[in-house]
Amino acid sequence: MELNEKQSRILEVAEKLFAENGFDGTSVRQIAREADINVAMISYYFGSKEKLLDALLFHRFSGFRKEMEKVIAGEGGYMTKVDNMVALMVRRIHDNRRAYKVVNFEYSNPVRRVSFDNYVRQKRENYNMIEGLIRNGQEEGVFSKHVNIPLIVPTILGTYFHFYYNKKFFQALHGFNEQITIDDYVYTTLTIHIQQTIKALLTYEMPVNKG
Amino acid sequence: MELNEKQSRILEVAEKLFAENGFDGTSVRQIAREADINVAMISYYFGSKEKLLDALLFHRFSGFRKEMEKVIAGEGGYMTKVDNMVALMVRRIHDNRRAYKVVNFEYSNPVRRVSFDNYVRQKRENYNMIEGLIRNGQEEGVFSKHVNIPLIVPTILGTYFHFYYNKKFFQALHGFNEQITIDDYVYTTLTIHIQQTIKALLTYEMPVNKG
DNA sequence: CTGAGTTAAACAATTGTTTAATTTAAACGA
DNA sequence: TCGTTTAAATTAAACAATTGTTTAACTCAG
Repeated sequence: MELNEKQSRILEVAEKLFAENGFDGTSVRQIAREADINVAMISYYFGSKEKLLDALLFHRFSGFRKEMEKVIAGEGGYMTKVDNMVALMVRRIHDNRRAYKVVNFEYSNPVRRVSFDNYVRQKRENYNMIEGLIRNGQEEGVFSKHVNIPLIVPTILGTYFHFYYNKKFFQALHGFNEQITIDDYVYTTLTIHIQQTIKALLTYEMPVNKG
Repeated sequence: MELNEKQSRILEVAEKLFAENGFDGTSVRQIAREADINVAMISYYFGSKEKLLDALLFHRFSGFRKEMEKVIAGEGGYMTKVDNMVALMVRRIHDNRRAYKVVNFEYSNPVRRVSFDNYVRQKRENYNMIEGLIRNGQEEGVFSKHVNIPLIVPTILGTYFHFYYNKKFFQALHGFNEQITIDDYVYTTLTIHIQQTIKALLTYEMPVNKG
């Protein structure tokens, strides 16, 4: 459960390489070399390459619910809470973007025998809290009732990921210079865009057919 | 340029396996077995495994602009065109979801020496047309001016992909039965949600600070 | 002395690609 | 229709390199 210094170094290197080259594109010897340890140590500590991925995901997907609860119970009106919720989700996902990239890829693969229990549980908790917040807002008359609540999370996270996976394209499009980093862009412009999108969606009233 | 029956069978099998198990997770022998050809035929026809991926992406990312131009030049007001544009993008991306999965993964990998020129060009053309449509709508007073136009495509495609990559989760959440397939859901509910999101965003007026 | 940590070496299996031989099919002139 | 020629298609086998994992010996602090 607890990791010593060497174990967490292995996890960090593995996370980086898995995200860059994929699970199958990364060899345990590569991990060992970059983490500056002997190959056998990976089997010794984690059992196998697959279990190494297990351990990685387990240690990355924890402690999200508490942060989310704080936002929902926190100060401000519904709109403010939506803003805070989006900002939190973007920050969390950006911090763990490498682990999430592995999940995005492997979770849709029926063959891989990795446990996604932690991921799914966290996703489920996350959804329940968001659903609660929005339903309350609807009852208070703040939010529109024509919203597909389960698809709000894909809208938030999907926007981030599509940006992240195509960041080379957007760097060329925006002509990012060295001053403005990807981190800056994510925490300011991208976060604001997603906040705006969700608030717009939650207050959008369907145009009625004239007749 | 043109593919014979055997070559396109190889591409189809490769597309499926690359999407399921990744580029590195797929061996040429696996492709050969499922396509029912000899391993050497892949080198013979395509040169190498990398060039096979090149050829696959080339043949999948073509002919998008014409469809898009038809929508933009077509009938209806700005809102209708936005609806049609979203529907077209979702359909295209859903048809080629396997190829796009490979791109999403590999394009963010700096090491891979695959040519993404076709993909980037198509993405650029796509963006230019969308930007034109929205700017016109803004000048006509139909669309809000507080929209981050480059981030609209990530919102559309990202929502689709995040749904697609987590479809197992959403199947469990919705309790999909056998009647309603993923295809049905994509073409109805998901498309409508994204249309709604974009229309809401494009007509959203920022609340002014009271003071 | 004990047991966890660490190591180089060995293991069999699989990888992408090439080779060299063989089959197939079409084109050819008679 | 005939055998001959030619080039493309197809094959099994071989290639060296790399894969994940295990082993057996060793180090060294407690």
